[in-house]
Amino acid sequence: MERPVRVRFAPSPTGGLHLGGVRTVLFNYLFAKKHNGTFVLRIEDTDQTRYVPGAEEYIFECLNWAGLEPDESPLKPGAYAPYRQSERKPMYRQYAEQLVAQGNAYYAFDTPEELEAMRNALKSPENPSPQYDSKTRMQMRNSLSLPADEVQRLIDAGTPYVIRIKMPENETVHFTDLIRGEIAHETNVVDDKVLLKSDGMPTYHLAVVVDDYLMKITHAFRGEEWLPSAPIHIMLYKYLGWEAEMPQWAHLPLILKPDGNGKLSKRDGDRLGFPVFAMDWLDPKSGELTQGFKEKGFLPEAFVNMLAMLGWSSGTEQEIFTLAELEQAFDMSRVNKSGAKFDYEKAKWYNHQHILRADNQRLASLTKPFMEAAGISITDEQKLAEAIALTKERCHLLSDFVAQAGFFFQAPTAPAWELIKDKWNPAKTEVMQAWVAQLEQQSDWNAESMEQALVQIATDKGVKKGEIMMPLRIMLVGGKFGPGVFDIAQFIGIAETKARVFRGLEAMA
RNA sequence: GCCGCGUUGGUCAAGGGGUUAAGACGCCUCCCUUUCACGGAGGAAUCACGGGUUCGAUUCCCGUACGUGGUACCA
Repeated sequence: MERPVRVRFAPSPTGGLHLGGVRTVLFNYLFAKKHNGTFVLRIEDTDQTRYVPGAEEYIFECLNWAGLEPDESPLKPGAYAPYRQSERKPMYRQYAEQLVAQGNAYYAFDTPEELEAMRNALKSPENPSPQYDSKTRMQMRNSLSLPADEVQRLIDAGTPYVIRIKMPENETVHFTDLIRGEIAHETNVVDDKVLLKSDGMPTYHLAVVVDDYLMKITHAFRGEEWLPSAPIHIMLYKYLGWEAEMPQWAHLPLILKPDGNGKLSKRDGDRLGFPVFAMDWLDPKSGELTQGFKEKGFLPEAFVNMLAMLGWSSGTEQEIFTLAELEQAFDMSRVNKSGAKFDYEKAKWYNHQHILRADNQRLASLTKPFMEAAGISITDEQKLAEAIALTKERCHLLSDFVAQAGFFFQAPTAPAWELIKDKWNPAKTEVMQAWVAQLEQQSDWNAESMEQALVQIATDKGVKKGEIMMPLRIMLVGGKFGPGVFDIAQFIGIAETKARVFRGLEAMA
């Protein structure tokens, strides 16, 4: 293992980057950093029909936001360019042909209709999805079943064909997974997968193997959904004589939906009210917008922390990690084997924890767009940072600052008068008026002196402090929440305090 | 159907032959606070089931159940 560590992530630009995808990137990234290796990102765009314009750029934006930028990618090519499979198209065919020449693969001329017909003919309750495999391939039209001259004639005539791997019969493929240990598959239950499509593009199976080999990838981490096709990839390494350079595999557990069964999909997010994509994704084909964690008000470091803890744990009691700390602590063998249900409440808790730790100035610039989107204009970011310092402990999302700190900049739009109206009386009006009048007589008020003044006046007029606190809060804040009332009064200033109190008195009259 | 992988509280999880089976989120109670939150102190709640192996299994083995993934010229 003296080869330098090179790990790769290969997203397909078909739209959006969901939680599972980002977590795969994260684990690749962390592993690379931990071992002073290189994080390679290549684009898997062999499927022309599902390719979505803009999806590739979107992926890079997400990684940029999350701070997980690759060392080599289409944007930053390294020694093994190009990094897009569509641009590597000419490189794949020779390996497929080599396999045919060796007798490990073959040409297949079956049309989609013929394949469909075969599957329908063989379909039965016991075998709902018949395969193109050692049992059926001799009934199909391919270079194994057809005479050599016929094969040549078909090729010369330009008949479309694919190249399929010839899976051996009755062999057991073993390999070691970094997370799961020894894994075994029987080759006769794996079908003869297409390696090269009729348009000359490789399928994923050929492309991963060829690219990983050519790009000297040492570690290949991907989602658990790839486990069943691992034997195809292992056989390809064997056939091509690259076994010694085969990367070490790790199949990451799935992220499951919080309720019910199945893996998390973007539909669940819509249904349950939380994002599943890293950032907003506007599908140019459907025009559908899927909300992202960023726009929902997540801090990238919290997003990454939360994702890391979904399927991995350090073995210590530490749960809050910065990216740098994760790079140190990460260990692939501590990744869990079983799928984890996504818990949005816990995700928000992680964000809360990182908001508590984040710099107020930074939070201010990140929060400003949320304020302005809510119609609260922020002219002084410094002032916002101060408001954030006062309210951050009650915010889970950046968007929470709108409700929790908006009143520092704008009088509450719909104060909960009903909470105080029933218990209102003329004495309270007098106290408030006297207090405001006193505030106007001098200018050097602070929270403490304002409180003392109010308590004094209230006592003189026979009103208990407790009776006047909540009304004042409702007038200044609009509801039963927020920091100390007098801190708020000090923050918004005498003039604004007076205005809000008068407005309150009017409502009480 | 077949094949792969998995299964510790509601959720994330530590542990891994002898433990009072950590911790976190959420929930509940109390304290702090004349608001909300933060903070603090408590609480309820877990080893899927059945067989082995063993002096002893949550831990090892085998079944079963359940979950999940795959079974495409998609990745």
